[in-house]
Amino acid sequence: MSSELHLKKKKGPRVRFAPSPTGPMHIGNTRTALFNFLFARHNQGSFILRIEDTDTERSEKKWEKNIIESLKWLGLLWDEGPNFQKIKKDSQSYIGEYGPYRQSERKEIYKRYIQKLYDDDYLYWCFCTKEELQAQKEELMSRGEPPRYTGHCRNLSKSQIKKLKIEGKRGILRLKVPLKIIKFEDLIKGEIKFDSSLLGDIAIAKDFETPLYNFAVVIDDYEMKITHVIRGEDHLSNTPKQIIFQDILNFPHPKYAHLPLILGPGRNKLSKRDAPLAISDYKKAGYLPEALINFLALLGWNPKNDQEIWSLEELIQNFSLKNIQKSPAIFNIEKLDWFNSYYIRQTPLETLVDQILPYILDKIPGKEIDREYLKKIIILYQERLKKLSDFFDLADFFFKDKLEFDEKLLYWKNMTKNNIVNSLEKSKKIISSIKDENFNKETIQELLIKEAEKEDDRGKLLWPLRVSLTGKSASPPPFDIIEILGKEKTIKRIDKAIKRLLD
RNA sequence: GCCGCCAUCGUCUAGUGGUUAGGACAUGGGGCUUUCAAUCCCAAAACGGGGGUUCGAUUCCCCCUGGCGGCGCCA
Repeated sequence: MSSELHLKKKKGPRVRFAPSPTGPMHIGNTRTALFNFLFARHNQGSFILRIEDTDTERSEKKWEKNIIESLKWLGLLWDEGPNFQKIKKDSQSYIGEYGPYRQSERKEIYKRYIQKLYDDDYLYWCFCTKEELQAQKEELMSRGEPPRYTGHCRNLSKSQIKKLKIEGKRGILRLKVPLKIIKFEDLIKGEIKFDSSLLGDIAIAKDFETPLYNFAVVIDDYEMKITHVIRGEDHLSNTPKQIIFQDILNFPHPKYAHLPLILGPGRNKLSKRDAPLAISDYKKAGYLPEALINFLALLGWNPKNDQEIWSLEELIQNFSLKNIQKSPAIFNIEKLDWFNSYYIRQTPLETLVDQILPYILDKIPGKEIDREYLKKIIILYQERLKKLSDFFDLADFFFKDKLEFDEKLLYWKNMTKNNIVNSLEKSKKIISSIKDENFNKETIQELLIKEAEKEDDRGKLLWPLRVSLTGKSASPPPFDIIEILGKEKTIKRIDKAIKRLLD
C-alpha cells in the first residue's frame, strides 16, 4: 500500500521538501529544496519528498510531474519513499528511485488524529459561512484589532449542531486554541515569540478525512520523524500554529530554519515579469543544472570565503545553516547567466554537442545535421554562449543557404563601394588560390593576414569578408568560418556579396 | 489595520569596537583584436536616519524610517 512509510534507519537528521502541486517547480521552491538536500547530505541524514496535495481543487498531476522531473534534472534526489524502482543510469550502474509521499494517500492517518482530538474535546464544528467570516474580520479590523476568528460557533450545543447538519450545512473543524505566548528558536532568525490570542481558533480540517495544511504538516512531520523543518520565510507565521498542534498532540518540536525569500529586482515578490519562474523553463532556455544550483546556493548562503564556483559535491561538504543570510535576496539573472556561461565553457565538447543538438533540430526540423560539422561550429561558440538556446541565433549562417542582411553592413568605416568590391575580390582570389590539401585555418589565416597587412587597417580586408560570409556584425574570426564552410561555399558567398553591391 | 521578520556598493555578499570596509556579477576605461566572445589590467561604486553605551561605533542597545512576509474552509 502506497501510504505506508518507508523510513530508513539512517542516523542523521531528517528533512523534507514539501511542495504543493499547484504550479511548476520554481526558483524559490528550488532553493528550499536545495538547502534541505544540502543539509541532509552534509549531515548524512535523509532528504524526503512529500507532495502536499490535500487541496484537490488546485492540485494537478501535471505539476507533480513537473516538480519531480525538475528535482531529478537538478540532481536533488530524495532518499526514501514508496514504490522503489531500479533505474538504469548507464550501461554499468543503476540508481534507485523512490516515489514521493503524497498527502492524498494518507487520509486514514489524518482521520485517526482528527478523531482523537475531537473525542478529547479539542475541536468543534464551525458553520460560519465565508461571508460571515469576512464580515467578522472587517468588523475587527475596523476597530484596529487583529482579524482572527471570533469563536462564534465555539459553544454550539450538540442539538444545535445536529440541527444545522440536518439543514444540510457543511461545517469545518476548528481547534480551541489555548491562550499563551509561543516561543521557538529559529536556526536562522533566532528566538521568535508569538501571542496565540492573535490567532483565534484555527481551522484544522474540512471534515474528518480532509485536514488543512497546518494540521497535515504537523502529522506528517511527526510520522515521518522530521527533525529539521527548513522552509521559506513565508511560513514563519505558520510555525506558532503548528507548535500549538504539536503541544496538544504531545509531539516533539522539530527544529525550524526559515529561509529568507527571493525577491524580484523591484524588491517585490518574484514574478514572471522579472524572470522565468519555472525550472522547466530554465531547462528549455538552455541553462545547465550546475549553474542553477551554484547560483541558487549563493543566494542566501555564503561559504565565508571568496570562492564563487561550487559543485554540488563541494556545496554538500561545506554547507551549514549557520551561514544563511537573514535578509531577503534579489534574483539577479545576469549573475545566473555568468554562471551558466562558465559551466557551458567547462562542458566537454561531445556533451555540449548532445546538449545543443535539440535546439537546432527545433529550428530546422527535418534537416540532417552532420555531427562532425556541428562539432566544429560548437568549438567556435562554446565561449560565446550564455545559454544553449543562444546558439542558433548566433550561428544560423552555418545552416542557411540564403543570408539576409543589410547591404550597408558590408561597409567598413568610410570605405566606398568600389573599395569594398575590390577588398572582396582580393579575398576571393586568395581563398581560391589555396589548394584543397592546404585548405585549413592556419593557411587561410596566414595568407589573409599577409594581404590585410598591406593596408594600415586589417579591417579593410577582413570586415567585408566576414560580413559576406555571416551577414552579421559580430561573429568568430573569418578564418575559422571559412575552414568550416569550405572553399566552394565561401567563394559563393563572396560572389553573392559582390553581386549585391554591383547591382 | 494588527502581528512578525529584515537592513554593508545597482545586485549577491565578506568583515571588524580602531580596516585604505574585501570578493563576485553588472557598469565604465584600457590591453589583446576586423567584429563579437574569452582573457588580462585599471576605475567608479556601500555601512538608511536619529539617539545612546564607549576614548572610539559600520559593528553593541533603543527609537524612527524603509522593505518584505503573514493575517483563508490555499499551501
